[in-house]
This record gives sequence, structure tokens and C-alpha cells, in this order.
Amino acid sequence: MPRPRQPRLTRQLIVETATALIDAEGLPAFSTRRLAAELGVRGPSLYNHFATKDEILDAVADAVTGAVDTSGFASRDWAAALLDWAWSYRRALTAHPNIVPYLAQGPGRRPAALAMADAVYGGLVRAGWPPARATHIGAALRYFVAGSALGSFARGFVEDPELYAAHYPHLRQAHRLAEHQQSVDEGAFALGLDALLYGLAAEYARTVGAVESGRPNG
Amino acid sequence: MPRPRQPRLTRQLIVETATALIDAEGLPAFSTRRLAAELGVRGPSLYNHFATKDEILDAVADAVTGAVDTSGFASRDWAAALLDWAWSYRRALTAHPNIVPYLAQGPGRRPAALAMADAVYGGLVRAGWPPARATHIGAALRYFVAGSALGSFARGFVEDPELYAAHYPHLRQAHRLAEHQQSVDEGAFALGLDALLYGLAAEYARTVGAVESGRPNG
DNA sequence: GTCTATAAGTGGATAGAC
DNA sequence: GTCTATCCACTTATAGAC
Repeated sequence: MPRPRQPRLTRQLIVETATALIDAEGLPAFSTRRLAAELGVRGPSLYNHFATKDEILDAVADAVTGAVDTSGFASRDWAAALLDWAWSYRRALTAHPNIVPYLAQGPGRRPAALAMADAVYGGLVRAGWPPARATHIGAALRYFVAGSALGSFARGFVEDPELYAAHYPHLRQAHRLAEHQQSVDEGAFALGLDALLYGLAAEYARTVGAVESGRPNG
Repeated sequence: MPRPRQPRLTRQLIVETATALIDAEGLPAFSTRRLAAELGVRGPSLYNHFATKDEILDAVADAVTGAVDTSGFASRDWAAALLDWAWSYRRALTAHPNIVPYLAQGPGRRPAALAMADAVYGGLVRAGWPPARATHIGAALRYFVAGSALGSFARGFVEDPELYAAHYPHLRQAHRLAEHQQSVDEGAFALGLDALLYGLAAEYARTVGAVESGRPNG
């Protein structure tokens, strides 16, 4: 026999609505009252499901991180797995850029972030990278992805040619960046990621590969 | 209480105190009242020097960015200049990590950020990089630096061995990251930056260098 | 240029009714 | 499990006295 009336709130519904609210209005605009209003309830009702506001934010951050795909580390060579992971990571964060400053405070105790770190670190070590190097690589990629999701580079420029021409001689075309925001940001990410992986592959060949030559990376 | 002979507030003093306050207590704790208290005045007095709270934050962000050294682009080859710039940029941001989320929203109209973009872009173009590529390189480095300053990777882990051992097999040593936070974060940055520059140098040799062989980069 | 006073509102969170 | 009622510290910003 189902319950006559379903509870209006569930943890999942709260997290989904909180995510949408943060996406739409930003982290500073996110309050328990505002969230409750969005859910059609009053503020205090949320406290039946979460103890504090930060617990809600942690759940949102964990859900965002949970969308990242690390499966490549199980089946592909380390470089291809890093590439797949970085793009998936970037997609997950750029889908919810406003939560990034909160999320980037550190993997902390959030399960999804720890599972991701575990998969990446494990995959790199399995491929032969020394543990300390694997840590550095995972962190470096995290820096790059978080930074790219944090704030669009192109978005920072305004669409007013006059503003830049006067004082910044090389930025004469900068106003055009605003038009091509997405392709500039993605192009910069692609360039940086490719260069990074190129450099890592060179170091791998120089150190790990020289020792375990002939051993497949997967 | 008699009024002081000298004005107690100046824009510079306000910005310096605001920076210290944000460093010490974080962006959410920063309020005009809290700042005024720190300066020994009442909240409204600040509005004689800045029109809004955001104007103060912009001034703080601009001061932080203003500490970045881009002089290498005038005198050194592009790769060495990028390396110097990236480290200087990182030092400036990690000295004030709590302002990074605000600062990273985009270069916007802040003079110091625009001057920095101008110097970097101009230096790269002068070295022979195609304009579109120069934009991507500057943005990619910005992503990496901002991400590295935004949140320490190592800090995210707690110093409790038991917490990770159970569920994340590869993170058995992760609690040790907390001890070596600074060296892990700097090592990850150094590795990523070197790999990135290695990859860029390869592309430069493949494209620009092939066309303008023999031309000095400076 | 700093002050008092105040506007007009939001914040997270709790107690206890139903 | 949601409600009403409530707490009160706190927010940015303005008006006008001195």
C-alpha cells in the first residue's frame, strides 16, 4: 500500500533544485529560503533532510563531481585515459560553473571526489608512473580543468572596441573575444591539454618507458 | 571622542585592510561593516571613498593582479617569459587565495588585468605566434594558474589514515598529503607548467620556427 | 570626512503545533 | 514531514548632523 501522500521533498529533489538555482543565479544568491521557495515549501522544511546549508552544498558538489567519467583508466592507456578524463571533468564543471569555487576548495570528504582521485591515481600508478608523480599529474590536471571552468577568459572582455584601443595597444581586437567566447575557451583548453599531455608523454618515455620498455601501458 | 586631525581613511588603506581581511577570514566574511570595524571607523564612512562594496573588491583584485610581473616579455624569449610570468602570477594569487574566485570571473575592465593581458599577448605575437594561438596560450596559462591558486589539492585531504583506506584502495597514503601540502601543490604546478611549455615549444618548432627559422624570439 | 540613525531587507537556524 | 512563528545577528546603502 503506497503512502496516501508522497513527501514533497527528497534529498535528490533538493539537490537538483539547488543545482539549478546555483546555475541560474550564482552562489551568493543561494539561500535556504530561496531554495525552499523554489521547491514550494518554507525554509525550515529543508532541515528535515539536511542538517545545514553546507550539507546541501556538499551534496550539490558531489553530484557534479559524480558526473565525471573515469572509466578510461580501466581500459585505455594512461595518456588516452587522462585526455578522456580531463574533457569529461571539464564538461561536468562547465555545466555548473557557479559551484566551482565551492567545489574546488579540495576533494575533502566528498565520496565522488575521492572516488575520482582514487581512479586517476590508481590508473597512473598501474601504468608505471611513480606514486609521487601520479599525485602531481592528477593535481596539475585538476588545476587546469578547475581554472578553465572557473571563469571564462573570453567572457571577461566587453564588446566595446574603444575601451581597449586607447590604452592597451595589443588588445585592439579583444572586444571580438566576447563574440567567440565558447570557441576561444574550448580552443585554449584543447591547446593547453594537448601541450600538457605531450610534455607528460615525453617525460614518461624518458623515465618510466626507459625502464619498462615493451610493457603495454594499459 | 575628538575627531582626528588627519583623515583616517584613504583608498589605499582601505584596499590594504580589505585584502588582509579577505586573506584572514575569506570572501563570505567580508562585509563593509566588518571592514570598517577593522579600520576603526563605522560602515558608512567607507562610502566616502568607494561607491559600492564591489568597487572595493575590484580594487583589491586589481591590486593583487598588479603584483604580477610581465617584464620578461620585453627582454626574454617567449618561453622563458611565459615561465617567469606563470610563476609570478601564481605567487601573486596564492598570496591571496580567497580573492581568486572573484578575480577569476574575467579580466573585465580592471586596468592591471588588462595591462597583463596586453603584455602577454603582445609578447607572444612579437615572438611570431599567430594572434589566435597567442590568445589560446595566454588563456591556457591563466586557467592553470587560477586553478592552482583556487584550491590546494593537497589541503583537501584530511590527516586521518582510516578515512581513505576502507573505500579507496589507491588513496591509502593520501592522508600524508596534508603534511606536505605546499610541496605537493608546488610540485604539481611545476610539473604541469614544464610539460605545458614543453608541448608549446614543440608546436612552435613545428609551425612558427619552421617558417621564421633563424629569427631570434625576443 | 566621519558621525548617528535608520531604512528595508536577508541570513541560518530552532521550537513546537499539527 | 511540513507548518507557523520567531530569534537576532547581519547586510548594503542613504540622509543629514557636525
